[in-house]
Amino acid sequence: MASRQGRTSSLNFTIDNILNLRHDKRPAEKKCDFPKEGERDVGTCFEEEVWDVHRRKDGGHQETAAGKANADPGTSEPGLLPPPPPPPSRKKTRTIFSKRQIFQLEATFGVKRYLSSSERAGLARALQLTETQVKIWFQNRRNKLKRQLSTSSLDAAVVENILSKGSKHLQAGCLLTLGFPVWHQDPQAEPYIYFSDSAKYLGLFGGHG
Amino acid sequence: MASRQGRTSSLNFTIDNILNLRHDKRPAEKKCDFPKEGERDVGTCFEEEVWDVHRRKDGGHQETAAGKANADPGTSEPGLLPPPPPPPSRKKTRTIFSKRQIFQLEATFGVKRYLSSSERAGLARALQLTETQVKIWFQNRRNKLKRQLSTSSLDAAVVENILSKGSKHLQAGCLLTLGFPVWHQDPQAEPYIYFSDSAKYLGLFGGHG
DNA sequence: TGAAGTGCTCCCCTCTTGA
DNA sequence: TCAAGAGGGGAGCACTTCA
Repeated sequence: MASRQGRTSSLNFTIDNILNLRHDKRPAEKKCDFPKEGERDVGTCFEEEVWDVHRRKDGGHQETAAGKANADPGTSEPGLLPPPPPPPSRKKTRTIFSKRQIFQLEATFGVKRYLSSSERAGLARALQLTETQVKIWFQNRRNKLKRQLSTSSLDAAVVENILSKGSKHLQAGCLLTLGFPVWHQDPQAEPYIYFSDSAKYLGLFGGHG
Repeated sequence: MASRQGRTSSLNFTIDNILNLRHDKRPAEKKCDFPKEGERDVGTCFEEEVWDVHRRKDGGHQETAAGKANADPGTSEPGLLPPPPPPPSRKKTRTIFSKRQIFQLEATFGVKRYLSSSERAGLARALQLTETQVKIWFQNRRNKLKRQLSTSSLDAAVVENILSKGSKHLQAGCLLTLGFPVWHQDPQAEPYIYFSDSAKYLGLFGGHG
């Protein structure tokens, strides 16, 4: 059981890739290959391996398939309360994430385009969102970025790189875990703060501190 | 499109469309988490990332959802022919892999418990098996190992480690890609040979050469 | 605008089947 | 004995919906 999916995949090879690259990188899976071309071939890229042994299994997560994401559309901070029995008026309420949440999500996204399950869990806890919400947010954010990039005239390879955020290199070192809580109310929450390009949210927090 | 479906209507990004790549990239999930407990927590394990751009798409692979794996149970080398219209006598023939195939599969398994898509593709090509066959083989092999370990009295943590093969550490360095073909007939095949514990198959090939 | 819904693919796991 | 089938997850992607 341990691991769940390991999606490792990669791409590779010649034209194939170019022609079909699909990345599937699944998150967890490590994948040696880069999203792009088939630079390295199989058997050559074993730099790192990462299994993604998922293992979330039945853990005590708050999200479940059903009542996923439902963090109280409050104006400021959602979360905290598990989905109450869905009232009759099921109108598909649109959750509005707080600026703090968006900031951290954006900041994280600035460094990583995909989260491992543990990262997702930590971020969700830190932001008091369900893991599903974090997952969906990243999904939608990836789509948004891709859409934006599609309107640009960037080289396909560059786009690929941006979308994958250059794989491990940048990510390994830029994501910091501070030793103190920042913008958190919950002492149990993981202090998340990363360098990112989502500067537009930076101004929202005490300007210059 | 990802796959081919017909969704493509809107944007379409990069090459994807053109090529149709399907993205499913999972980024590699990499998951930092290990199968086991929550050893490392979020925000701490950002060692590497690997994307696995899949890309198998509908391309010219031999395996398809339906007639997956069907590599001709011939005694020696299967593959090469796409699943012909299933003859009436569908009796579920049990493919018997050749010793050479088993040897390389075992050798690879000795180093890695999971393969990235590129590794899988390369190994499949080298062994002239479909990627699905390689995938299933690893799946069954993992199960077998787990079964064997379950009958042992090893510590759970140790078992976990064995099952995951210690993640990247060992794997990164032990898997070798030789510069010359070994036990291959097909010059195009990838030369695969790894150090492994599957010594029982070693004697099958020219004893000592 | 963007969180969430829908539908589809893929991989993994567990258990089972049958040559 | 073991490749492969079948059922059940989880995750990703494209695309859509509607507060």
